[in-house]
Amino acid sequence: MRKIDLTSFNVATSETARKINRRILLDLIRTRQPVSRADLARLSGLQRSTISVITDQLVEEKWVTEGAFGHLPRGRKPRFLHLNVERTGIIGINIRPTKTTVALSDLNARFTAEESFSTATDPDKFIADLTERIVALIKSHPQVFFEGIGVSVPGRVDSESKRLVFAPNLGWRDVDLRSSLESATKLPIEIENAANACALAEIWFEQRGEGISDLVAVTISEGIGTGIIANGQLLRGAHGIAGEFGHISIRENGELCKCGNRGCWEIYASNTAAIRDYMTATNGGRAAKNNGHSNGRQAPSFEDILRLADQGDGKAGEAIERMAHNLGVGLAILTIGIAPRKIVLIGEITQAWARIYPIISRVIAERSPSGQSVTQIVPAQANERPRLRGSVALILQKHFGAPAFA
Amino acid sequence: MRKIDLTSFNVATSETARKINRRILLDLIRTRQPVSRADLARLSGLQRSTISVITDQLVEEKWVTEGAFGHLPRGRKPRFLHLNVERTGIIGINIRPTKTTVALSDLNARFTAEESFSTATDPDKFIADLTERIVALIKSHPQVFFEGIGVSVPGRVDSESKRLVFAPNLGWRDVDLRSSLESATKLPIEIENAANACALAEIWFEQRGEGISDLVAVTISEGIGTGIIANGQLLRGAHGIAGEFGHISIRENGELCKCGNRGCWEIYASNTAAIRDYMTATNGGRAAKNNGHSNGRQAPSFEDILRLADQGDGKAGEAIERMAHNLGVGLAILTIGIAPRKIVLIGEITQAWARIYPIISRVIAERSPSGQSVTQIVPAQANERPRLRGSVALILQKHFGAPAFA
DNA sequence: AGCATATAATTCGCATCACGAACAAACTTA
DNA sequence: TAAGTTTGTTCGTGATGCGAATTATATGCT
Repeated sequence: MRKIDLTSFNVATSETARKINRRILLDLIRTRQPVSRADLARLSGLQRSTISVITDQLVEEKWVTEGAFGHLPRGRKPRFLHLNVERTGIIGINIRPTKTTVALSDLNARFTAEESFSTATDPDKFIADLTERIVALIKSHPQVFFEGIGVSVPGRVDSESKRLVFAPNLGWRDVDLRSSLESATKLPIEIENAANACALAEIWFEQRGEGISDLVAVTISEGIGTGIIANGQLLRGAHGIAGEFGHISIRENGELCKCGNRGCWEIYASNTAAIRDYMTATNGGRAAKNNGHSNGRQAPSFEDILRLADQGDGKAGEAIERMAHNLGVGLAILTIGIAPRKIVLIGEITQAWARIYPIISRVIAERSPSGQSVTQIVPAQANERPRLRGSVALILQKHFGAPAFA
Repeated sequence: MRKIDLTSFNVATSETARKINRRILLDLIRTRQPVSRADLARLSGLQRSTISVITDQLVEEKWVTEGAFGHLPRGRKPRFLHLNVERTGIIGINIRPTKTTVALSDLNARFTAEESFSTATDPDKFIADLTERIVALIKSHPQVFFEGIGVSVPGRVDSESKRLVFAPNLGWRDVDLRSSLESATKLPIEIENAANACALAEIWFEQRGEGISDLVAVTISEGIGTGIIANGQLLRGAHGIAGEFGHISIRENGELCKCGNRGCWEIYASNTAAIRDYMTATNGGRAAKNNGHSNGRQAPSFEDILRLADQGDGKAGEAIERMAHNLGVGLAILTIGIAPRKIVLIGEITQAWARIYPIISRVIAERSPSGQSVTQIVPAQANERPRLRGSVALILQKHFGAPAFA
């Protein structure tokens, strides 16, 4: 039961019922397609007459198309309805410190075009690059009706002003990504933190509609990001800065983090942590304080460590396992405090799932009251590009999310 | 934007608009009373004609009463509308390990009757006691129309089955508090964890409608409980076991907690912690492992320690300050991870607010990225009986919460 | 007192919408 | 070909909010 926010609410008009039912049917068609009008009546509980009126409207607006006829043992054949995938293009953008990806997606988060370019260090230069690419992408697809542009960024986004407040790994502060794109394309722009985007992708594009409405997405790369879905919607917190669990302290007097806190989770459980750990182990601890090159020796990439561990390298394996342990420590906090039905891990580390899952699982079980956690820990399908799908979800939810009343 | 849960949704009918607008008006009347129909039209944006129809309905159903006439420099005098406080009684129950309180409240969480009795250790005996008291309370108020019974319990409640799963400080497991009360009174019963109840009380009975929809309530007594409100509703998590932040580990290899985890927040920041800390300090550490009596010496109550600290006792003051520090450590995790607009602290410790707030505040600031937290930390008004008010909110929200559609 | 003006609240015709019964369409089986 | 079955549409009804017109009730100016 939600409290009505009397500082910002919507009253119902005579069109409200239609808006609500329309969204429900659109969502049912999206997730259950192919589906007949009669099916929709059974699934929704609405009268068949009502279904007909609404679906006709959806067909007319080209959200839905009529497809083949179904086959039944008796009676008139049903006409299947499908989501009109061709109608709409959504541009998904994934900004990462090294490279940025621009992709064209349909409503099912299937990508039909994709290109990457290296992320310029100067925000203005970057914005110019990005705008150019997007304009070119739009021009080269004249038949597509574009719905909007979703952007996933590795940093904090102010949910009101829609500005990028701070992106530590890019070194950007208070960047307005939106205005330039908006004026160049005239399309709606949505910008969101990468972990939040991943969390959205997870509820909007889950495989078999499990109906999970409470989950946490944890992105593990240079740092750790968390995106929390509670009651089917993103937990944004004051000014949209919730979900910084990567910077909670798991060691009271641990190492100083660049955020100013000590012993942050991401100091011990990010890719960076594993690299530093491996360097320390193979170099007698001399390289511990250096992140990157040290004593003339080239620092390995995280992928290198994964590969080495896979090939049986003991030190690399230990680094991965220590990282898994520390991941578990933080995940235990999430399972105990938030108790989501599912936590999705996103990052290269999931390639070593068979190795890390038992460790994570044990650490969480040890720390959970009653020893058994209700939270399922799963890896994201890496080839599904969670961040890009999340940026698509940002636009998708504007058309498929629950309309806000009261 | 919320995703529609296709496993459980409500379609809109022709009455849906009315249900929505009715709730909005009822809430506006509750929070803005006294208020005229014309005021409601301005506040809601609905037509005055619509307002008239709905308010007439509310008056007829005795939710609202027409009161005095207002005074204006010009024009017809407005007729003020009030929430009909007399109409309804809500029974609030607060179960605590030592004593249980039964109270009769109106819709504004003002208590008109209240009595306490000691909590029986045997659940069956307790249920019998409680049922008897409630039946007597109802009998002695024949003129009141009872809306329901809200129960706040110091333990975990399964949100589906509505059973008390586990109450560590009572030693109860899987207790069905509901059935007996329901069959004896025929009233709706709602049961909720004490911290969750406090969080609800905070958003439903906040002083000056600040419109805060993200907050955390932290109850500090024998243990620590947390109740999280996200987007205006309780974060329940899988099986309603979210909000066990009291049992997250803040010291990696800390003391063993009875939950099975090590170094739990509540081990260091609960009243019990301060008592143990004080005993250790005044008894050369000999009493550290004993909670309660030790070496023939009577353990002080937490109130004793507060009083001693207030009187200038150094050891007691240090115990309080250490507790404040440890509270800050856990609160920092909440401010960083959840970033609520407000955290409300509930417990005897808030009596020493002037002493503890600077410490808590500093610890949080030290640990917050950018050094400044957006979260306001405030004490609950102790004389407002947050738990009881929360149990009233449990029933209140069924009538004043946002109706669920889509 | 009488009239202008202002504000509150109600009345009434209209458009939107879901409902549900009746009907039409389309298909299978005997 | 007739009966039965399922899909999908048509149409009249009731609930609802809108908005203009109207009524009710106040103050102030002439």
